[in-house]
Amino acid sequence: MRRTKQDAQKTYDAILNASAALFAEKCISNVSLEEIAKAANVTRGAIYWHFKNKGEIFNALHESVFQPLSEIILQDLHSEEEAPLQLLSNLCVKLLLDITQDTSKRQMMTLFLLHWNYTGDIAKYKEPHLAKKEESLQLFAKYFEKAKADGTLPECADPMFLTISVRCYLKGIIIEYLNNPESIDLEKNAEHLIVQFFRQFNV
Amino acid sequence: MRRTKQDAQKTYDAILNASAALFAEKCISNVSLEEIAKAANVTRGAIYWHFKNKGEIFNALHESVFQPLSEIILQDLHSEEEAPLQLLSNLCVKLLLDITQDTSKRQMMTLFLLHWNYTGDIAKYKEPHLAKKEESLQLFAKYFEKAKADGTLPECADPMFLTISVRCYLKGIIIEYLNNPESIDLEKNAEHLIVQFFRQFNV
DNA sequence: GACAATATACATACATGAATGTATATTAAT
DNA sequence: ATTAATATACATTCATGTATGTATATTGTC
Repeated sequence: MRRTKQDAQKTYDAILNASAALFAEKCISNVSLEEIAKAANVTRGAIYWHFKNKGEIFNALHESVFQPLSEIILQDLHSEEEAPLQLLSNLCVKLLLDITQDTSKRQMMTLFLLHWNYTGDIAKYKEPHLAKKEESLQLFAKYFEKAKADGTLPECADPMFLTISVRCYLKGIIIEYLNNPESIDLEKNAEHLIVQFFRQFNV
Repeated sequence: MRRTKQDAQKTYDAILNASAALFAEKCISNVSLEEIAKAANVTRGAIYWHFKNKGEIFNALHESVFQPLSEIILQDLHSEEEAPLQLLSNLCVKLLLDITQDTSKRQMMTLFLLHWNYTGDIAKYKEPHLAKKEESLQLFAKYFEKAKADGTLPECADPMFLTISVRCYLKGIIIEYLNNPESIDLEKNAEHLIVQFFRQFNV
């Protein structure tokens, strides 16, 4: 039953996709490799050929996610057209809307914001994953630094503090939505939620 | 080896405490009853005597937590002394500081905000627990309703919308802190974070 | 107030099932 | 022919739940 390389890639992707959906739904430790195999239409043998164990699947998923966001931010930061806080506000709204519209992104968010928990076999990924997070946090801060530099924010403003504040708010909204989609009509309210929040900066 | 009733109560409490710590640390499904038993200095026999299974322990923990908060809020709402938004702001700060200072409260927050996941045996608790949450959300909204009634907020303000906004922000801060305590010096910044946020309402 | 009778509060032992990892078999590309 | 890409079979571990054992509080009875 040996497949061609493209077929192998397909089963690799199928395993990742199935894992993402199941991990997001049930948390990593409640998903067995047998379940993943079934959902991906393969056997556990195939999984063990492509991945060392469940932890490695999890890690592969993580890597596939954290690149794209950083790229958007870096693009934004090079733009000289719009005010930085306006760009940040837009980015936040975009992130929220993305989650409502893109199943796969929603799954990833659910997995990495809600259902992760680094214990047992996957404990060793905690530090590298946290490091990646920290990196993207630093990028967020740049919006505020730019805003401060161009006088939009007062001298006393602390970019890192404001970054944390925005980040918490955004995270809180996303988590609330993921936990209980009906409680926020995010598609409708995303913009309002963000704009209202940015009022504290007089944007 | 039969113990007196008070002794039995002690082991009951010990099981709950041990469970809280372990659940908060490792997520429910990664904790075995054997582990809980060891941490509580009993055997699994004792656990099965007091609880039907792990899910019932989880549920007992939930019940022990959600009463106290509602009581604080209800007290606040009866107070006529201070402005409602000021009271709400104070409550938020208090909640944040509590978490930094009280280990047991921190554990509970970690469990119910971060490490819950209602799958498998504990799936059946999802709805009742969500209902309790909804209940407390309604209480939060009352602060804004009062503020609107006394003219602090403009006519167009939507209390439920603002409630959700505050709730998300608060949740986001707590989750960020629980995930990574060093990233926020919450003890120092709690008040500032909240006050800054409430500026959007001109408080 | 003494003394069974019984229910209580556990501990221990066992039976079962599920998940993991590995070893081996299979098949088809290259 | 060889090896890459799977499937299958098996061995082991671990957690759960239950059944059973046991000692001691507690309760009713005289």
